[in-house]
Amino acid sequence: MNVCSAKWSQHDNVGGKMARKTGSHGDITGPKVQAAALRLIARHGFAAVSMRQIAREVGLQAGALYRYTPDKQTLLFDLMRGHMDALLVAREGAAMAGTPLIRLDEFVRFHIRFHLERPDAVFVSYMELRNLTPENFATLEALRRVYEDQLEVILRFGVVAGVFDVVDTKISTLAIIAMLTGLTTWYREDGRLPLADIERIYTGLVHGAVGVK
Amino acid sequence: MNVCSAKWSQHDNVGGKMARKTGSHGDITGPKVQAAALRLIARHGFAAVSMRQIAREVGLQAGALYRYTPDKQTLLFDLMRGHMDALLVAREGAAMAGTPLIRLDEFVRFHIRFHLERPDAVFVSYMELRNLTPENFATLEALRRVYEDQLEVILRFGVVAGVFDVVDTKISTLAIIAMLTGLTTWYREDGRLPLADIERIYTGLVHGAVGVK
DNA sequence: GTCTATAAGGGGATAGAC
DNA sequence: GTCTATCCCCTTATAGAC
Repeated sequence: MNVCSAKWSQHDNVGGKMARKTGSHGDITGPKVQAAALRLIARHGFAAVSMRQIAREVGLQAGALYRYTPDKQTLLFDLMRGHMDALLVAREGAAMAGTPLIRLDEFVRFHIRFHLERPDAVFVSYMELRNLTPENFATLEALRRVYEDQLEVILRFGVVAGVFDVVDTKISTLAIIAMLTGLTTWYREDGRLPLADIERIYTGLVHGAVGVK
Repeated sequence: MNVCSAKWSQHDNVGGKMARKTGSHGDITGPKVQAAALRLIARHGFAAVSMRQIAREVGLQAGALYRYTPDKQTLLFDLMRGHMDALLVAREGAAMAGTPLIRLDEFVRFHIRFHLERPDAVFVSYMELRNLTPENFATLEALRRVYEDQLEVILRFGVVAGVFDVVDTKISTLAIIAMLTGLTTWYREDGRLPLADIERIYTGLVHGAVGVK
């Protein structure tokens, strides 16, 4: 499965219409628009952020944003899909070998680090699902499901290998992911414990939850 | 600590100005406004819902809403504080006696049931924190902290009694609450498993996470 | 690629009649 | 307690100059 997506959802930039011209800034302005939108939406919410605010943050007038997105809805969707794409691409490097316990620990560490490195994208991806059109929502749900299934496969592997004690792998998968993602709501870099300690504690909680023998 | 709050945050209804008059509907319209606002905000988000939409849902004109709230921000805050008040009031009936394991299981069952019975209030209370003024946010954080501390007390009790194996009671508290609350994002009444089974599974996950001996 | 200007409409909140 | 009417500002998105 190719998890990568086109730049626009409904408005593909075919041909060379946006090719670089002397004095153009499109190839740097585009990412700046996305970054500003992500930051503002994470802080204030999609509906509360106006195109004018995003434009001001980038140093543009509002009308110029429509060179970079066909509309506000697509801007949100592209941010969220970009996050899920990045998540699944990053998982492509995950070991498909090793014991269930090794693969479980790798998943836990991966999930924690990936999410803590992108607090704004995580926030937006969890909070703004209700602001998507039904089609866009379904697309993201499918991507999220692909990710969840990777953990469930590990749990089932551990169960058949006799090293995990899990009553329901689907529920345990959702419960573990919710537990790990919750870390993003309270973690602070200058908090009481270093990240390595927190990772160890969460790994231990997960070991207990799946009944590591 | 008295966890109950006044009807308004900043705009108390002192005296008898709103006493019942012939033909008045205030004592029934008020709750209807709150219910409509909660429902709409849960579905679309605070910023996306207009006072006109809320009024239409109740069968009023927009101006009439201002008999029931001084402004939109206070309406949101009152919904969220009402939820936390109800949570803490409901916990007043919780057993302060019993073994750590009994009290832990009672907390897990309570949390699951209370949250599943109020999906809209749970959603709003977790998603709209960023739309509160700093003062209102601080108030809610304090109430949430009181609730979390009840679980942490149980975990510490189990540790000193030698029946739980918890490395860090604060982190375990937050992790367990995140895990349990996550249930509200996927639970459906007509789902694969009856609630009693789901409760048993989550209770087992929590037992593992706290290292029940 | 970015600007200015504008269309067409919705927003929160208030005033004062009834 | 509810209505109508209104103030004033903000919204998304487009048109067309440069």
